[in-house]
Amino acid sequence: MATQLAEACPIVEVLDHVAGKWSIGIIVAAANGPVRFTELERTVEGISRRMLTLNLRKLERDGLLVRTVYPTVPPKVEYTLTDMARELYASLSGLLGWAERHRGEIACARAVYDAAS
Amino acid sequence: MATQLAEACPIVEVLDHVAGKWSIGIIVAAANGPVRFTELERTVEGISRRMLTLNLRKLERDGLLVRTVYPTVPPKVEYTLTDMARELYASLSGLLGWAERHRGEIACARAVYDAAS
DNA sequence: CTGTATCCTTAAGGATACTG
DNA sequence: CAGTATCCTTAAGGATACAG
Repeated sequence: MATQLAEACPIVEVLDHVAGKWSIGIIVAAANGPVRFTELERTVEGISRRMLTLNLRKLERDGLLVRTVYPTVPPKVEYTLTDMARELYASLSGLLGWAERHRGEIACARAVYDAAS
Repeated sequence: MATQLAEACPIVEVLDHVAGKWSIGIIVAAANGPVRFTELERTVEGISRRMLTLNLRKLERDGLLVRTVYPTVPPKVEYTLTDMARELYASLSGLLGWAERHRGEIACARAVYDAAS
């Protein structure tokens, strides 16, 4: 195992990278095997090409995504989750499940709150 | 159980509210019982008074936090997680654990990536 | 103590056009 | 196909001052 540099990377910063709207979308989209750029562009609802690129680079830099370039014409690039990211996906699934189960309740709470104000 | 209005509240929006840096910090800070405003201001690292207020309101509106005002002098306000939020906290804990376990690995990955560029 | 109000700065992100 | 580059708009957030 490598040096780890644990102090260099506070948890909040890690979460900030990983828990963002776009990051979650990308990780979920890549959970079932390698995905291509255009595929992500279509799958991750509402993301722009720019944001997709930026987030892919960020995730790759953090060691969550591996970028594989096939030198064909036209070019083909695949993004694959690393083991670390797969483990993350398990945690994210919990979060997603919670959101799914409670979205109705949340919508109600909002309606009540807004009505009271 | 109420009407649920499920369609009114897409999962990505729910996640956006709940997975933010400040929201996570507040929920974690409130996990061990009711907390007061100033307590949160000190506990949630780096949050400003303004951001704290805004996020508390948002979480309250979503039905994750209950705000209790004690009409004393000086005033005392306590924020308590709802059952729904407690369940969320369980999921967040998984995420936090992951971040804790992999922060070193992530720092390494970044160092490698940055060295290669 | 628990906020609100205002102003201001920075960063996130969209739109569009262009490239290997 | 898979991006990059540029410009521009909006939203997030900090600083400060004030109030119930």
